[in-house]
Amino acid sequence: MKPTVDVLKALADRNRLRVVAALMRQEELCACQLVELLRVTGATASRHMELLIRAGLVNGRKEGRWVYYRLEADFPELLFQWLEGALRAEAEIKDDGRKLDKIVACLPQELCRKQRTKQ
Amino acid sequence: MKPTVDVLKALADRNRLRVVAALMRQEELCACQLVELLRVTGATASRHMELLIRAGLVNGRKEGRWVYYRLEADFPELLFQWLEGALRAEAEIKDDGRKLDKIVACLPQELCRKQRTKQ
DNA sequence: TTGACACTTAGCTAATCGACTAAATATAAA
DNA sequence: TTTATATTTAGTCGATTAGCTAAGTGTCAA
Repeated sequence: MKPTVDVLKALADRNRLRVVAALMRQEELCACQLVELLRVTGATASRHMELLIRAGLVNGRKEGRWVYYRLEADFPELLFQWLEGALRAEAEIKDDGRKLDKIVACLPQELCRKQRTKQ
Repeated sequence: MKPTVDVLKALADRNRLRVVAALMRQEELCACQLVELLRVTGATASRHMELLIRAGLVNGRKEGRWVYYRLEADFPELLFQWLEGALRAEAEIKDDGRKLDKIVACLPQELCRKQRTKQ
């Protein structure tokens, strides 16, 4: 685990916190699903994910053209539990939960095509 | 409790994390003791403390010319426990522990005078 | 093997942040 | 009441950061 302050910096951003919340709910998500959730460019999402990975909180697994992210197996248990409680009270995270259900209902291929064709 | 991201932002700074670690060890510290610990100007320390207060993590009690800080009674328990473990591994925090013992051995009055006369 | 495409890297910009100094505020002591 | 002093506020500066666009990299499919 990286130094405490790096872990906290990685979490101290609205969008990265949304990603962590999504991965607490969903187990595994691919980059294009995160782009859809956050509504940022792929480049921006990629930079956020690299920060979470370097803090030791998330890992990314490349599979063909896609990259799949999940929380690290050794994500700190107590931090996880605190986040679970704290984020349950956040309206935006609850909205994301609903949004996420729709996103995972699409296969990544379709989702990426959807992003491509329109926005 | 303030939104989760504000709490995380408040903690995601080396010096503010040192302050929280000190208050986990010490219960109550006055502003001049924090200035001595962090080796920053009083103005800088004051701004850091305001951030921690606004995140709901710390409270400040004014007594005469001095201000005494302590962790909020409802500091999130799980977050506290995670910090306890994570910070135990940090060399700088351990150094601060020793430094803090010396600082609290002085009365605030003497400490402030000491800061004034030299550095 | 060429083209499409998912993601990353590089480079830019505007905003935020942590540090400082100087001035203001508030309290205690002379 | 004046002066000293502990802290806060205001203002400035350099560094960091989150976002973007554009270019680069690696993989799959035609």
